[in-house]
Amino acid sequence: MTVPTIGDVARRAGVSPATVSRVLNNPESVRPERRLRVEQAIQDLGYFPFAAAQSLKSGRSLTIGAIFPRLDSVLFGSVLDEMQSWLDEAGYTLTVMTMDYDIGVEAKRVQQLIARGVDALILVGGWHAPETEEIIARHELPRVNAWSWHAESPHVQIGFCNRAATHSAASHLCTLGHRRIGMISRDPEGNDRAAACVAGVRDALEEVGLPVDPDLFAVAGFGIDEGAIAFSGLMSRADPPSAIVCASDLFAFGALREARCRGLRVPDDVSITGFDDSELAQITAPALTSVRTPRQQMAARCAQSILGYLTEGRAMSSLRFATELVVRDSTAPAAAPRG
Amino acid sequence: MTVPTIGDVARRAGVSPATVSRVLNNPESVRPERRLRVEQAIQDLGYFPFAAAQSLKSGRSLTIGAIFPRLDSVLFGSVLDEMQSWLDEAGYTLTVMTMDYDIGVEAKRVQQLIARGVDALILVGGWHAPETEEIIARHELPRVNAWSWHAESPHVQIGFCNRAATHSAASHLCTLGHRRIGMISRDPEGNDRAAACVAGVRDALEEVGLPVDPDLFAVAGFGIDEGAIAFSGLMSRADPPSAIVCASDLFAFGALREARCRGLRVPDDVSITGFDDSELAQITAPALTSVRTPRQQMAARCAQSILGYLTEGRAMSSLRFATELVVRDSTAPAAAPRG
DNA sequence: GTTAAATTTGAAATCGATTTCATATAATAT
DNA sequence: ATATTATATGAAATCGATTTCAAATTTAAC
Repeated sequence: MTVPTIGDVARRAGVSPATVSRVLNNPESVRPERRLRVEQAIQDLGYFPFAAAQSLKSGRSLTIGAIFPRLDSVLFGSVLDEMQSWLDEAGYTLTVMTMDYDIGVEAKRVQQLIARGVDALILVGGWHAPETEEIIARHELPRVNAWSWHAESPHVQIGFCNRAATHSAASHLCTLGHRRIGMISRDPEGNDRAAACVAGVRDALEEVGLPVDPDLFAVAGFGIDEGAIAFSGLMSRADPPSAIVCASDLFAFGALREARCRGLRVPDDVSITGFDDSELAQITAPALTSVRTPRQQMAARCAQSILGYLTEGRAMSSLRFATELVVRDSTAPAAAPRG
Repeated sequence: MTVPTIGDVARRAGVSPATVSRVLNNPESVRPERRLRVEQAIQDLGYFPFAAAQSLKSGRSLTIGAIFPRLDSVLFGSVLDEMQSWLDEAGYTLTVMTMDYDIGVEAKRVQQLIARGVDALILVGGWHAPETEEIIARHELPRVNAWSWHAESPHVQIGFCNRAATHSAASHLCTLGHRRIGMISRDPEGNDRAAACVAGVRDALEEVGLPVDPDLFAVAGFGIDEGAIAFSGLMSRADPPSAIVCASDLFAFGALREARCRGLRVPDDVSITGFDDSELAQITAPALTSVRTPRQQMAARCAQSILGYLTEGRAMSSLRFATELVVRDSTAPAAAPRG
């Protein structure tokens, strides 16, 4: 009932540990007859190598670290599944941590992951704490910034332009004749995606000469409930917006719920757009107009890029995906101004 | 630009590596003056210990392994976040893997996690491959089966009775006068939760003397689309059910979507119940009647139980949570039979 | 059949941190 | 001040796998 080591296998097969190691890592270098003996012993004992020892000796862990804001969102989950499946084939494993939109926590996570010997890092977004950059650089760890894309970034980034994404949603609303457009986004503090999302809406407003009213830009934390609260705040104003761009489908769901509570009809009384085009966007009533983001492709490319680098030494390169506004039933032309 | 080891710290502080190790693990055993010197050196170099080496020497990794069916579901994500936050405080870390409802894959994952030296395991459900049980036993690894509860299980289980859960949903429908009740569940093969869910519905039907028609028990894989397809199959029958119990909110969402496509009104034409009471259940139209499962509590207790064992040697014990049917607008009395 | 070249093999060093055990230092008692 | 006890410290062994290097074996060449 004890756990076998490579020495146990060696003893049972009547060879040295070195030979067992060779059978495991470079089978052709062992004469077939002995190789079979060793393989049999491995079978018999149910031996498999202890990763910590391998990692210590080789400096590699066959593990990739990923740090996501949270996991309780359909977004990140499907991305993880996709990454895992790619890494799997190459024998790599994903270790996932969360940072709850706090780049200070992220810095701590990065250290934990590096301490655990990950071979590469996947981070979300382009803004990270100085300590984070420092420690990654010092350990010369390959890393990808996912989920966003900035022209001037010095890092490998595989994502999309969040600014263009919300721009398309806001422009759509402008085209529909809306003149007071609100927004619900996350706190842009330390969150480049949120900042870009806000900028995108602002861009769209300025483009058509609409005033940018800071009061119409609400900030919410995370999830449906916070979205509902933010929506409530916006609609309780004396001059509520006729349309709201949400920087997350969850915010939009919360807005839809709150609208129903308040007896507001969507899209007749207020238009709402989401962000991410999660599967649920088709289910709500009305079905949600949302910006589709290339989550699966992003995940796949992140994994492939890192694997290409780790296994074949191929240089990693940035990649910019497009987003697409999927128009459904939660947006409609602005009601004709009264009088 | 090189990574400092404990030896580097020792050299800089003018002490032996043993002393540095003591400062890190048992500071009181080092005289204050030297301790300060060492701490300064650690600061200066930005040193932190390499987990693989620690793990190799100590046999512990401060890591807990969890294997979930998938991550692209709101269910598991929120559970992970909750577990993480508990483990964090004790310095433990969660390593998450997925097995896509395949207990063969699960066995492989268990080996990967054990190879990586996890100190404990969290599995979902009560049915696992023989190899899985064998390897866990051999490594004498503490483990919890989450998400289900069986009277006869020899293992620590922190979950709820899936059978009672769907029973409550089906009974609710019976009480509303439904006499042809269908079900959409996952494949019960190797999935005790699915099997229990099916059994729960069957129980409820038999209790009120309704026939159990195997044709009304549809099996779906995962997600909204598969739920929609299964619903479609059931409703295309010559004698479609007037109510459907879904073993997952996602299936129910798919059913809602498909119902809308087909011009079926919910709940007037067909009643639908979900499972898990995800946050989205309140958002759909109609809002979904669903069985609330104690995900947060389960997660918290799993983490606490394992930590109690690992850090204080407290025995782990099983825990059975209750579920609760949350009735909303997707269920209504059966239409009076014509004629 | 002997020698040279190529291939296999094992002994031992190594990775970085921890821990035992013996020694050195400090604190206490006389 | 000296003897005794308690405490602090470092040298060296250790964890399990990999890898270098030299020795042993096999194969090829003559």
